[in-house]
Amino acid sequence: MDFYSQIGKVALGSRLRRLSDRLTEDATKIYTLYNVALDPKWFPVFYVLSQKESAAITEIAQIIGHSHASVSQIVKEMGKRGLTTTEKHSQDARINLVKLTEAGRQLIPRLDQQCADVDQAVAGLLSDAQNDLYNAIAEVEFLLTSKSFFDRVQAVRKAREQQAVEIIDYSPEFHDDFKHLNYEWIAEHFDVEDADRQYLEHPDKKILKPGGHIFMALYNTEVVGTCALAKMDDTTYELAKMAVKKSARGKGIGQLLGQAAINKARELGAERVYLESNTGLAPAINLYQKLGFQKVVGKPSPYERCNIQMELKLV
Amino acid sequence: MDFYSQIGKVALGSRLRRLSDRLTEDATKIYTLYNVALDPKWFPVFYVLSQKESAAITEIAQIIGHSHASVSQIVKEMGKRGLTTTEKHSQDARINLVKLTEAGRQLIPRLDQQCADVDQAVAGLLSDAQNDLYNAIAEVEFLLTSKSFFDRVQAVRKAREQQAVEIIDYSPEFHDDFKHLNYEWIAEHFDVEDADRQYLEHPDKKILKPGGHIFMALYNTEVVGTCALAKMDDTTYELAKMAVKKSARGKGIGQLLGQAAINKARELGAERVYLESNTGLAPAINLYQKLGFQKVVGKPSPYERCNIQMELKLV
DNA sequence: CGCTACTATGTAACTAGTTACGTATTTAAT
DNA sequence: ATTAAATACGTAACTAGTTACATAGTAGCG
Repeated sequence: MDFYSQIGKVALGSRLRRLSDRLTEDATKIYTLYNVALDPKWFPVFYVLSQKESAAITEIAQIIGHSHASVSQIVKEMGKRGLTTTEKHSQDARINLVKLTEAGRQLIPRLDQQCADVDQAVAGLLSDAQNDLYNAIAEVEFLLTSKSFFDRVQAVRKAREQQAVEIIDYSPEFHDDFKHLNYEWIAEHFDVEDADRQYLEHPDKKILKPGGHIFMALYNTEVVGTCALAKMDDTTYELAKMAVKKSARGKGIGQLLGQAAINKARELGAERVYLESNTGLAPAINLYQKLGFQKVVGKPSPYERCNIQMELKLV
Repeated sequence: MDFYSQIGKVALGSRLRRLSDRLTEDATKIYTLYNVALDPKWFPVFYVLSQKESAAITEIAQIIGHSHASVSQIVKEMGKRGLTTTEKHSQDARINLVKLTEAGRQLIPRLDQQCADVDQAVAGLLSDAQNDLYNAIAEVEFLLTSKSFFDRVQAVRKAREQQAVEIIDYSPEFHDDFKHLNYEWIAEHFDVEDADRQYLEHPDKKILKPGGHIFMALYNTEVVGTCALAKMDDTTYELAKMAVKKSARGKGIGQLLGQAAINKARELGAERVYLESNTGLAPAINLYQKLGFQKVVGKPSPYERCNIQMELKLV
């Protein structure tokens, strides 16, 4: 069995390249067949010049999707063979306008014929196949534009890691974890304030008793995050004390904690969930937005570090 | 509009490459994401070694479809990073057996995980598309194995050029062409024999009068080939005096002439067409075979140069 | 045994691009 | 008018491979 079919889809890139190589390998032979004294790699540049009369280096590069350096090199080679000439732009001395020479222009009809034949050969090849390679490529290119391959891999990874995460309810044996996770998190960015200590040292009295909840995130049985839902009034709960261990970030744990809290709030008949944060914490704000929170203005905060209030309406 | 969609199918190769580049570009980032200290280009070699315990350079090269030189270079680099060791084969001192070191082996699980995620990402990407890129590639690869792209282009070219060829009946104003084409052709390979002169100088008397036919091939109105069908008896005709101008060969003109003669023979009620040739003329023999002629043994030839007889049964 | 042909490998040089960098020129902002 | 930023370009150095070549070892054959 062929190596690339064995290792499967991982090698899609290499596989595409091999197919491409196979096609372009024949290109040289084809140019020889048609007696067109053109290096296959010149083709894109040549084609642009055959259409445009004259063009700047960068302009060509943009059209054919190569670097300007590559075009510069190709034009130099073509010039050496007498196919192109260059001259400075009359208004802008930076620009080097490239043109086909008469000798270059004379190649056009033969190349046209060759292209027509190649086009037909490709069309024949593709129509012999059941699956439409051409449109498949176009489609995949489009899909990659909307979401890069790297982003896709990252999403898969995150989804997989989220599966190893479990969100459970707080119980007293988690008090130490709850405290440390939060102290650590606060110390990372701010000073610990007095209000913090109140909540962290006495979650029972300050959060749970008044009707709130606390959630713990386990990653492979290790406690890696926490988040509290404190009751403000009968219809409003506050999302607070969210902290995820540094080593466990990027696995979407914050999102799972946040979602658990929101679900609980809804279950408790809340009409909205409120939170306070700091605009400097971009990932956090980003997470809140993903969860559906929107910026509101209003109530003063007991915390110095808070400069933004957000709210999620549940009804 | 994008350049590659503008120039259409001609750029299929480049387009594949661009897509491949786009995917492999992300590969480096992905390896970083997973903290696998592996150069993406090492992957195929690494993978083989993770499966095989130990392998020779050439063996690896064959499996992954690279040159041995490439593998040699990669193994050297991997060795420098402490991922591989090499040792001489105990029986064959030419062979350099490559193995993963313990450090190398330790990368396997992490790489496995990465591969699984990448695989899933690719699968997701492909399943988002309507057209099945993966199978399209496999199919096109298969099609290219049965007929290379170069051969396909050549076939298109030939078909196109055949369209510019017209086969017409002989008339006296073609006598000069008929003579010169044949003298030229014979002189190319053999000496002109007396029997040749008889036919070439007096086609009217020797070929047409006895019930034979002569065909002329025009390529863009220029006479470029000829072929005669001589009557041997009521049910047998001989295909002879086929000649195509050197500059016009490779366009399938011989085939068109031969087919015209065969069609005429059938029209005249012949039961078989016979011919004599020389086994040294590979392209000619090849053509006759394509037309359906098969080797027969029999009658002596009036020509010295003939060492093979062929026949096509029409009934 | 010695010769020839083949195999396995490493190294060097090449290819078709790329990125990085330096220079000249233009444009925009004080 | 000056100065900073941006643009256009060329050159050099790098990348991931390739082909070509040299070398050492093996195998077969007379």
